[in-house]
Formats: sequence, C-alpha cells, structure tokens
Amino acid sequence: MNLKELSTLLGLSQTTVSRALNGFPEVKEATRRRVMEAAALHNYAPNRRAKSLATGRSMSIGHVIPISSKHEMVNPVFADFIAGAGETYSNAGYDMVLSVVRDEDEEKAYRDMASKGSVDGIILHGPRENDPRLKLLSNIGLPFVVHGRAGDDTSAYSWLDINNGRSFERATNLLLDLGHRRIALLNGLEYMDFARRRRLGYEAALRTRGIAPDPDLRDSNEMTEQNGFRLTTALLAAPNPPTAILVSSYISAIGVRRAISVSGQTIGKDVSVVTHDDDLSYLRNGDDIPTFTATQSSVREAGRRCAEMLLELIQSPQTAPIQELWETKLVLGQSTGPLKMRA
Amino acid sequence: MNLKELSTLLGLSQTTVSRALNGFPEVKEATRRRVMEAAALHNYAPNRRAKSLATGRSMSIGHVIPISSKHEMVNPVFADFIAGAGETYSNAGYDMVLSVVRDEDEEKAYRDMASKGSVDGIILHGPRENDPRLKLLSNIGLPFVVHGRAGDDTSAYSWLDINNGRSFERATNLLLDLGHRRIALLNGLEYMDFARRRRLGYEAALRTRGIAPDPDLRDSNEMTEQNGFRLTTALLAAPNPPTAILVSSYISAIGVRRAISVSGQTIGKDVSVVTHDDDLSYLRNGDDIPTFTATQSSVREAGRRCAEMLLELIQSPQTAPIQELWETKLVLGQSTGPLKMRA
DNA sequence: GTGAAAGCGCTAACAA
DNA sequence: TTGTTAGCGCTTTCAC
Repeated sequence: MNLKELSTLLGLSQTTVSRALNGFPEVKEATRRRVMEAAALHNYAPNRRAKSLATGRSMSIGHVIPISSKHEMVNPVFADFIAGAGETYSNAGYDMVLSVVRDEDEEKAYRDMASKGSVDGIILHGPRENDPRLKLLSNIGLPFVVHGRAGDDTSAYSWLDINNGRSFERATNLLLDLGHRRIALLNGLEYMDFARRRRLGYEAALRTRGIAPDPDLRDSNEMTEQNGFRLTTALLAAPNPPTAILVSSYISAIGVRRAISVSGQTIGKDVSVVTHDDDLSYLRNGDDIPTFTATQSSVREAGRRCAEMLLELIQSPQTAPIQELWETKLVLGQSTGPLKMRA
Repeated sequence: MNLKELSTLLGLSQTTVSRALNGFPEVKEATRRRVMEAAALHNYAPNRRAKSLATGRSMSIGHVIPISSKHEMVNPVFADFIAGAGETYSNAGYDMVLSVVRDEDEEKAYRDMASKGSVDGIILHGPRENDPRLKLLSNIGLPFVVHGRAGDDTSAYSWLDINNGRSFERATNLLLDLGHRRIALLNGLEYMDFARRRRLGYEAALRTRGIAPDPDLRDSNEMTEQNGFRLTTALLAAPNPPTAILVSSYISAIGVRRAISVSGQTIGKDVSVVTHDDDLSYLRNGDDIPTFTATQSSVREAGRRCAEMLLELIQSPQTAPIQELWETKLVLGQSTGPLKMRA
C-alpha cells in the first residue's frame, strides 16, 4: 500500500492524505480522521526512501564501530550504549545505521555515510587523543556527537563523557588515605582518550603526595579478563608487589579477582582492588570490589543521552556544541573490608 | 556532488555516467576511466536514498534487537554477532539497520521495516519455541534468516544454529562417565529455544543411564554472573549438593567459579564444572573450566555466516531455505583436573 | 480545506 | 556506444 493507492481509495489527492498523516493544521478534522483510520486499517507506512528523498532528511543516525585490525575485540560496552541510543531513536522515529569497520576503513566509512546521504548525523565511538576523525567529521559537515573526548581541546564539538581523570584521582586518593603507597594501575590502551585521562588522574594524585609513579606498577592494555589475570599474576609475583590495584574495567577486574584468588591471597586483606564499572547488567559481580561508576548510572543511559544530544543538534544545527561531563560515584562493597591496608 | 553535476562536468549524460560507475559493459573503456577518475576526484558517491528508490532495493539489512520489558539485559553475544554480520555487509555494499525494541513493540518493528521499505531482509535474533515472529515474517514476505531455531518444525525457514541438544547431551555423558550422578544444570530462560534444547539434551543423557532428572538441580534464568553465583551458592549449601555443574553460559560460569571459590571449595576437586562458551574475546577466562564451544568458532563467525546466507536469499529468492547446524567441540582445561569426580 | 504539478537523485526502458 | 525519457513514492510550493 502506497500513498497513491491510499489516496485513490479515499477519493482524495495524495497531497491531502500526506498532509493529514503528517499533522498539517489546514486539514479538516473529519478528513484527517478518515485518513488516519484508513491508513491504520491498511497498515500503511510511508516509504522511507521516498520520504527521505523528498525531504532531504534520511531520518537515520550512523554509528561507526571500529574494530582494530590488530586485536579483534569488540568493545562490550557498545552493546549497552547502542541499546540506550536505539531506544531514543525509535521514540523519535529515527533509524540506526551501524557500520562495523576496521581502523583503516574508518575514514572511508564516514565519507561514504556523508556523500551517500544515508544518515543525518553520527555518533563517534572510542575517541583517541587528537583523533583525526574529528577534523574529518567537521569537514564533512554532518552533525555529530562524541561519546568521550579526544584530547585536550574539547571546545569545538559536542560530547558526553564521564570525568575519568577525577574518578581515578579520587580512587587513588582513597587508597593513599588508607596508607597504600604502592598502587598499581591496570589501564586500557592509552592512545584511547579515556585511558590517558585515567592515568593522568592517577599520577596527579600520587605526585600530590610526593610519590613518583612507578612504571612497573602500570600497564596499558586491552581490558580483557585475561589481561587482568595475567598482569595481576605478574604483579603479585614481583619482588615488591603492590598493596592495591586500580583497574580500568570491570571485565579486567574479574581477571584480577581470579588471579588474586589463584595466588591464595584475599581481596581486601592481602591486596585491595578498586575498579571502574560501566554498569553492564549481565556482569555485575559481587561486592568485594569497590567500584566507581558514573553518577548518572550506566553506559546505557549514556547512549540515550548522546542520542538525544545528536537529535537536538540535527533539529537546530546552528546551536553551540552540547557538552556534558558526568561525575562518578564510589560504590563500596559490603562483604569484605575491601580497602583495608594490609597490616 | 550529485550525478547531474558530475555528468554536466564531464559533458556526458547522467545515464552514461551511471552506467560507467555501475560497471555496465556497453560503456567505452576510455569513457569509463574518465568517469571513474572524475568521480574519485570529486568524492562522488551515489545518493543512497535515490538509488534505493529507483531500484526498489534498499541495500540494507535489518536486525531487531529485543529488550525484554521484564529484565532489561542486553544479550552480550549480540555485539560479537553484529560485528561479524557487519563485516559481511560492508564487503557486499550493504548497510545494517538496527532496531532496538521492547518485546511488545517487536511485531510493529518488523511490520514497519517491511512497509517502510527500509530493509531488504532481516536477521531474527533470540528465537523462542513456536515463535510467532516467524509467521509474521513469512507473511510480510521479506527474506529472513534466524540465528537459532524456533521449536521443532524447522523445515520452512532459513536458520543457522549450533547443536545445543547434542552439545549438552555429550557434556552430561562426559560427567556421567566420570561417575557423577548428581549433575546440576544452570540453564538460560527456557522459553528460548536454545535453552530448551539444552535441557532436553541434558535430560536425555540422564534418562539413558536411568537417572531421573532432579528438579532441584535445575534452574532456568537469565545468564548473568549474578545468577551463576547465586544459584551455585544455593546448590552447594543444599543438603545433597551436586558433584558437577553444567552451565549454559560462560558469563554465568564466572559467577559459578566465584561461588565455588567463596565457599572454600575447588573446581575440579570438590565440584566439577563444564560450560558452554560463546567465545567472546574479552571474556576468555582461565582453563580450569572445560568448555563446549561451536566447532566453527565464535558467535562472530556465526554473524558472518548468517549475513552471507541472507544475502544469498536476497539475491535468489526462490531457492530453498538455507540451514546449517554447527557441532560443538569440547575444550578441556589444563591447569586443574577439572572433571575428576570427588573421591 | 483541497488539489495539480514539480522535483528530490537516481535507474532503466527505449531510441538513436 | 551514448542519450532521452519516464518513473520510483513521497513532500511541497502554488493555485484554487
């Protein structure tokens, strides 16, 4: 059923039917009702492509999911983020177009989305420091929102981020206050902006107390369970092991816990652990490890909000960038004295 | 830059330029080269919507991701599946349209995708027993592929599944061969087809040995870490605890391991564990728990293959359904004697 | 309050 | 080998 068929069926012009369906005020109420009913009855929905072509808006949003050619891990937070964003989109009548690309094709993916006119806006995932994709997107002229930030000049674009630096500074301070002096940081890959910020926060806290960051206590890697396990095992076996471990991802923290358990030690007694938590619903996992999580809750919520921001930008393109920095809150465990300094 | 501009620029008709770009044989080689170069130079890419409208094919595939209104968990295997499928799509020049919907809106999502003409085919996720969505999709007339199966009549549609029944039957037999008699099953929600098949396989193995399945040793739930932990804790505390636990998801297995560790027992010594593994790269996790995983590797690979199957169906719609059943292989751990029966 | 007609950017008969 | 023309299904002036 298309517009033409529907309109001849009703004995009206396509114009009138279109206007009735799209809520134009000049249509007589009786007519509108008649049209609406017929549309519902025949399950009519306007053809997306035709509508797009006519209006110039595609009513869809692009997400480019980069998969590194080096390590084929798919960032597990994408799923929840996408779920949140998707909710917002469907409420607003937008579609979500996903493009999974290897690093080297990413630039092409953006260019194509723009020149093919398949999306009205883009969400940029996993920004790196001085990410070249920002310039690219600006040149392209498509509205976009970054989930995270890309380096220190954050003024010129729209973004939503959690306060990674402060979060890790606070976590480090907490451990310092408890008397810890050898605090390890298991971080994500530091060419990613969030990981860099976390390291800076950690180091700032140490330096404020006059402690020089020990490079042997820091690692930057993909945040998998295996890495959490492997690195913790190595740390614990070292001559001068840390008394506390700060972890950048809840997934790695699972490996950290496993390593500690395998080594015969106990979290909160022999070694303290604090981790960032993206609040993935399926992984929530005991309360023996204190976690920092975004105040506004999960990455799911971040997806929703990023989508809202983008739709706002699309609807009024000349506004200033929209930027939001979410603070984190500390969630303490209850089962063990998780942050106690070893006697 | 659009076709009209490009063609006037070249002093050719739109038709010729279009033909050159789309590889029609009748175009003179010299002309084609000239066109190609100009297109590359001006970064021309045909407008997707216009092309779709003209050809009647949207060159995109829909994935509907259901989020239950009861439990808001996003299935973490989606991410890897989508990554695999996305790869196939971009190689074939297709876009992927994601629609995240709550249960109650799912039917509408399919209808809309069809009537709006926004996709050429659909991948159906998370089929249930006698899933009503199958009939719906058949009526709609859009080609589709199911990741999994939906009940016992599997003849009429295209699907890709792993042999869940056999996998769990074999796992159960393995444990039985080692002398285990009280084997627990921590299963997924059994209105999901995969979980039902797993239970049937488990029960078949038990019955063959003349063991009546004990309802107290079986649970059907969302496969989260927390559930793995909670249920294992309860099982171990029961008067007549199991000597082995069969787990339906690697994520739950992490919770199972934690529960066993917290209870002061040891996997492979006090209680044996075998788990299914979807081979999510970031979760791979020790080798003290033997796993069953699909022979053809990961859910990522399944995504790729489902996408291929769907594209095949789209390109030649009158062919018979394409159906693939992947067997699983057992991967034994090395660190512990993981399947030993307690002395 | 309604309709006729042009046009969005492309493809595909049909002509030449 | 290239061009002319109609049309995909909708929105949107402009006229009535």
